[in-house]
Amino acid sequence: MTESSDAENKRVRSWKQDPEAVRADILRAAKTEFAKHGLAGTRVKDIADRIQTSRRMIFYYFSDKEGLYRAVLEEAYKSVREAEEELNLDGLPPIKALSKLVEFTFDHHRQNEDFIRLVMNENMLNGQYITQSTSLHITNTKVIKQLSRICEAGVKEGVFKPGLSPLELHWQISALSFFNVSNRSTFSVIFGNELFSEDGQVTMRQHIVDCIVSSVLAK
Amino acid sequence: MTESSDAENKRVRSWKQDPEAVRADILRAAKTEFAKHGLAGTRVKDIADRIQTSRRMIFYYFSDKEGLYRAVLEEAYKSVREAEEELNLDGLPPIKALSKLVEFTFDHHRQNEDFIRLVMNENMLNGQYITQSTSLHITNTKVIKQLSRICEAGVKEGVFKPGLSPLELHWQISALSFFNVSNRSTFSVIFGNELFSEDGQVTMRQHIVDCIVSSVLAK
Amino acid sequence: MTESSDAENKRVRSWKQDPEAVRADILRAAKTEFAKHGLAGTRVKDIADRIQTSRRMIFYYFSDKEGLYRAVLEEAYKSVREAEEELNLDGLPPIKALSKLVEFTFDHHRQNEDFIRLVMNENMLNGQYITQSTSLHITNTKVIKQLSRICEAGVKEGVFKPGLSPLELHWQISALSFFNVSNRSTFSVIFGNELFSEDGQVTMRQHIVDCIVSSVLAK
Amino acid sequence: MTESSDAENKRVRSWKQDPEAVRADILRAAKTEFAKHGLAGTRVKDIADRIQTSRRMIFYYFSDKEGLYRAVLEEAYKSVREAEEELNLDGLPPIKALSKLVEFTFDHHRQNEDFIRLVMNENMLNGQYITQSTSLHITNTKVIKQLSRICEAGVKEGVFKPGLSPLELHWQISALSFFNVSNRSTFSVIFGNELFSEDGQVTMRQHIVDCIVSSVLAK
DNA sequence: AATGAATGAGCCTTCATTCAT
DNA sequence: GATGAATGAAGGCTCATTCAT
Repeated sequence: MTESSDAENKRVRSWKQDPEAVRADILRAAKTEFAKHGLAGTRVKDIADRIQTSRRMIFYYFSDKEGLYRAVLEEAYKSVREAEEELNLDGLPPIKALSKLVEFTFDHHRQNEDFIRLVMNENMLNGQYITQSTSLHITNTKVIKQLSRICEAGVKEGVFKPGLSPLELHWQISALSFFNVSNRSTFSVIFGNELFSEDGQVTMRQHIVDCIVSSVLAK
Repeated sequence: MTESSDAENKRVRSWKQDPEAVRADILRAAKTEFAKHGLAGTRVKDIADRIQTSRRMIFYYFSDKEGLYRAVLEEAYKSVREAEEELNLDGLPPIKALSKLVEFTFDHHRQNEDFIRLVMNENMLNGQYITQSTSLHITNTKVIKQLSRICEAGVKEGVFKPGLSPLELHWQISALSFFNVSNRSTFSVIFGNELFSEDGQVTMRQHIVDCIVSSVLAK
Repeated sequence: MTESSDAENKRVRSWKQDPEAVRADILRAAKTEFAKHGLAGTRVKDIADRIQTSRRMIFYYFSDKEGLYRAVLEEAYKSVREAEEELNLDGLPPIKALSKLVEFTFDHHRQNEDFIRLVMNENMLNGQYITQSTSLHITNTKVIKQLSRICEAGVKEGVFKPGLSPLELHWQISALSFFNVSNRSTFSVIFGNELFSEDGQVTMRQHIVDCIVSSVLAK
Repeated sequence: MTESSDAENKRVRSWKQDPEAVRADILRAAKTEFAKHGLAGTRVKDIADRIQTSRRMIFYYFSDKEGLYRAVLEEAYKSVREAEEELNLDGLPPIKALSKLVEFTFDHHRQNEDFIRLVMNENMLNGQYITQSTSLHITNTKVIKQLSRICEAGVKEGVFKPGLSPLELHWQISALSFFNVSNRSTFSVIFGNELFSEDGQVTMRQHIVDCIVSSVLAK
C-alpha cells in the first residue's frame, strides 16, 4: 500500500494475462539487476520496480530470489552459446580462423558486459548455482570442437606446432577477453585508462590475436 | 551462537588494551569475510564472531562497514605491492627475467585468492572504493618499471621486437594469472577441472610463460 | 516485555486485513507517544507495543519514523481545524462573540494537551516538518475570518476601537490559551499550582476573556 | 581512537588544568545543545565536540547526561533571575512601572531564546528535572513582589481596579512574551511571518503592553 | 585531575517471503 | 492466473556509559 506505488503503474503493463511475457520481462529486469549488484547486492524490490510489477509476482513465477538468479544464469549462458553457434569458421585457413575466433570472443565479451558480470558474481559464489544447473554441463563445447578442428588443420598444414591443447587455447582466449571487461575498473584506476580508450581497445584486440597466434605457430 | 555468548569468549582475547592489535585482528577477519562474500554479502556480525569481539568494536575502529571494506582493500593492495618489491630481476637476461616475472605473478595470484576475490568484488562495484582511496593511485608502477627495463634490454640485445608496451604486457600477464584464480569455478564446471589439477596448473603456468614470451620475441 | 511476546497478542487484534483501521490505530498510538516524548524521545517500539503490532507494520504504512511523525502532525492540525469549523458565532453581538471565541480556544487547548505538546515539540524542531506539509499552509484561516467579522461589526457598532488586527488578536488569544497548557509544569513548580486548580482555571479563563475584550474596547 | 579526533584538538584548549573553566565551558556548550535539541535529541558527543573535549570529561564532571541537563537548567534559571534583579522600577508611577516590566519581559524573552527553549523542553518532560532542583523552588518571586507593589500603588492611586492578582498578571505577561518566542516557527508557517518582522515585533510589543495595562485599569 | 580504550543495550530500518483471498 | 496485506528475522549503526590506568 505505502511501500510501493505498484497499484498505479500496473495499468501501464502491456503483458497482462500473458504469462510468458511476464516471465521474460522479469528475467530481463533481473538480469540487469543481478549483473549490476550481484546476488546478495540485488534487491527483489528493485527488480519489481524496474518493470512496474509487484514483488509478489516474482515469487509467483520464480519461487524465490535464488530461483530467479538461477534462471537468469541459465538464460544468459544459453544466449551466449547461441551466439557462438552463429560463428562460422569453415573453410578458413587455420591462422585466419583462429584470429577470427579470438576477435569474435574479444568483441562478444566487450558487448555483453552483463553476462561477464553475472559470471564474475557466480565465481564469487564459487559457481554453486551453475553447478546445480544441469542444463549447463553437457554442452558449451562447440568452441572446443571448433578449436580442435583449427588446431588439427594447422598442424596438418605445418603452420601450428603439434601437441596443442584446444581447451587450454580456449582458456587463454577467454582469460584475455574476459579480464578486459571484468577488471577494467580497478585496472584503469591504478594504471590509467589509456588501454580502454577506443584506440587502446583496437590495439589491444590486435595484440591479443598476435599473442595467441604466435603461441601456436610452428617455429 | 548468539551474540551474548561473546561474554565468555572475551576472556580469551589476548589483545585487550592494544588498539593496533585489535585493528589488525579486525582487518584480518574482515578480509576473509569480504573475500568470501563481497561487500553486500558480508555480515558485520560474522566478522565480529570470527575474532570473538562485538560488532560495536568494528564500528569503533572503522566507523562503518564501508570504512572497514575500504581499509581492507587498501591493506590488501599494500601487501601485494610489498610482495612485488621483493622480486629481484636485476642482472637476468631479458627472456629469463620476463619468464620469472610471469611465473611470479602466476604463483602469487594463485597463493592469494583472497586478494583476487577482493579485486573481483571491487570490480563488481565498478571500482568505486579503490577510486576513493587516494593511497592507491600513485604507486603500483614498480611492475611497469621492471617490465620497461626488461623490454629495453631485450630490444637492445635484439631478442625482443621493438615497439613493445610494458603496460600492455603487464595487462596480459595479469589477465592470464588473474583469470586462473577468479574464473576457476565456472570454467571447471563447464569444461571440467583438468586444467586445475596440480599437473594441469604446472603445464598451464609453463604455457602462459611461453605465450607471453613468444609474443615479444623478435622473429 | 520482549518483542516476541507480540505473537500472542496478535491474535487479539480486530483490524486484520483492514488497512485503514491499521493506519488509524498506528496514528493514534503514535500521536500519544510523540505528544509524550517528542520526535527524538519516542521509541518506535513503544508505538508498536501500544497497539500490539510489530515495528515492521509501522514502516510498512509510514515508511519511517519521520513519515509517521509528519502524518501525526497533519492529522492533529486537521482535527483542530475541524473543531474550529464547528464553532458558530453568527448573530452574536461582537463582545459576546469575541468572549465565546476566547472561551472556546481556552477550553479546546486545555482539552487537547496532546495537540499542544505536538506543537511544542514541532517548535523545538523549528517547524521543519510543518513547513514540509503543504496541506497545512493554505487553510487555518477560518479563525482569522471570524475575528475579522467580529472586529468589523464591533467597530461599526462603535464598541470596538478601530484599527484592530484580527491576526494579532488571534495571536494573543492563542498565546494565553496555549501557554496555559504548555507551561503549566514549570510555572507551577516555581509559583505553585493555585492557578491550575479547577477554581484557578475558571478564574483565569474569565480573566483572559476580560483581558482580550478590554484591549479591543473603544474608550 | 577512531570515533573522535579529540586527541589533536585537545592541544588547543586554553583551560587545561582549570577545573572551573572546564565546567563552565561544558555547561555553556551543553546549554546550546540542549536548547537546540532538547534532552533526548541532544548527543553527548556533540557537546564534547563543540568544545574540543572528550565525552569522558563530561561524565567526569557531571556524572551523566541528566546531571548535566539539570546543571544547565539551574544555571539558566539563575541567570534569568539575576537579570530580573537588575530591573529597577522604584519611584515610577504604576502604569509606567507596569509598562516597563512588560517591555522588559518581552525583550528579555526575545533575547534569550536558548532559555525559552530549555523551558519548552523541560515542559515536554513535565518539569521533572526542575521539580528535583530544590534551588529553584524558593526564590523566583521577586517579580511577584514587584508586581504586588505596583498593583498596590496603582489601586491606592485609583488608576488600577482593585482585586488584581499579581501572580496572574505575571502569568499573562509571561504567556504573551514566552509564546512570542516559543511558537514563532509554527505560527509563522501557518499565518505568515508579518508578526515577526522587526516592525511587527515593535507593534506587537506595544500591543502587549496595551493589553496588559488596559486589563488592570480602573474604569 | 584526567584520559584512552572499550562496551551493553537498544535504535531505526530493511530484506525476502508468506498469508489469505 | 493473480494480488493486496502482512511479517519474522536480521541488518547496520548509535547511544550513553564504564573500565582501567
